[in-house]
Amino acid sequence: MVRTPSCDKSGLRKGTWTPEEDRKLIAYVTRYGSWNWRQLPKFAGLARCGKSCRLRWMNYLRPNLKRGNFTQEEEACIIKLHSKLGNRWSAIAAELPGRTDNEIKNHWHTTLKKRFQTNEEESETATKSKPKETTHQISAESNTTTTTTTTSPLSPLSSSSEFSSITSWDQSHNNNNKNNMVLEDDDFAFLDGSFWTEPYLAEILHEQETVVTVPSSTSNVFDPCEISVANENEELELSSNNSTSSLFDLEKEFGSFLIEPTMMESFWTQPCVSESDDVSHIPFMPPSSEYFTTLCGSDPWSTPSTTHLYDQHLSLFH
DNA sequence: AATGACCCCAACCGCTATCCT
DNA sequence: AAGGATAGCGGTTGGGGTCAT
Repeated sequence: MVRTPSCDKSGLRKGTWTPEEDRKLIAYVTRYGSWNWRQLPKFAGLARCGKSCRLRWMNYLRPNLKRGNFTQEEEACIIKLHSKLGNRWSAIAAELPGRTDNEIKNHWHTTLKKRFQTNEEESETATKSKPKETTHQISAESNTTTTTTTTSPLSPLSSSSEFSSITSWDQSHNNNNKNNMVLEDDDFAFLDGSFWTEPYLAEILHEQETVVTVPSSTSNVFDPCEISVANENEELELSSNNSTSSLFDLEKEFGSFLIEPTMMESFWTQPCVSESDDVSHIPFMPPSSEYFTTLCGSDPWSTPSTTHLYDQHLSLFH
């Protein structure tokens, strides 16, 4: 299931993502957001095209993604939405928080579509053999076909008791009570949960801190044997005029974002410094509220909804 | 145990929509 | 208004995993 890594003509990597690449992408996007997917790989130190980075982030790395099997409820929802929307996977995915369009599309083509077709075939057979008006539907609760006999040509979806789970889902959806499907405060749990303690990011944070402690020591230069580079011959176009050798190595490994200030306010939107900015004076530790105020004119952490995030993020550095 | 067919899904490709200058 | 850049979408591919023979 894993594609063999290769390079295209321009030297950009293709194929399966390595843990190192994931680390770089996670570290960059969580700190600076997806401000420009095309430019992002350069800053993040990735030898990938922006499109590939976007896809990897959207379909695999971004927080709050559900992994694992689809629930019966989700399957029922997909079936219903597909009957209404067709192959508009992104629209369907929008109704299923935590699921990506790609994931839904794959699941449809590999599982649900077959089930659907099988049911239709059985439906046709049953229609031929029975004079009564009969409809067949996919049961959301099992991989079985359910037959309902009706005297009315009303929509089988709405009339079928087999779709009670859909109905309940709709109701809860409309009432903003989607249980684990609703985006609430807990959706930021990745900040202090497994997301931030993933080995990838945890290592990055640790390494960053190490370099900061004794920036001029050669012992703090990353060992290339320890950390693989996506493309060792790659010439990153990074401004490094003020970097010490160790900082430059760090920058080369992970991109210039590591010597730029941490700024979670820009989580999903904007970068906080441009490529040409001299950021050598900026501290490695998360800056204070005063620093944010100076930099952006306001303190993004002053609101109740974000202060706890800042505290949690700070704790990662200590 | 070997092998081939099929399954699953991450990733790619090409196209369109939208944004920006 | 035009044209380029970028984001997003949906179809398709490729290869490891699984299962049947």
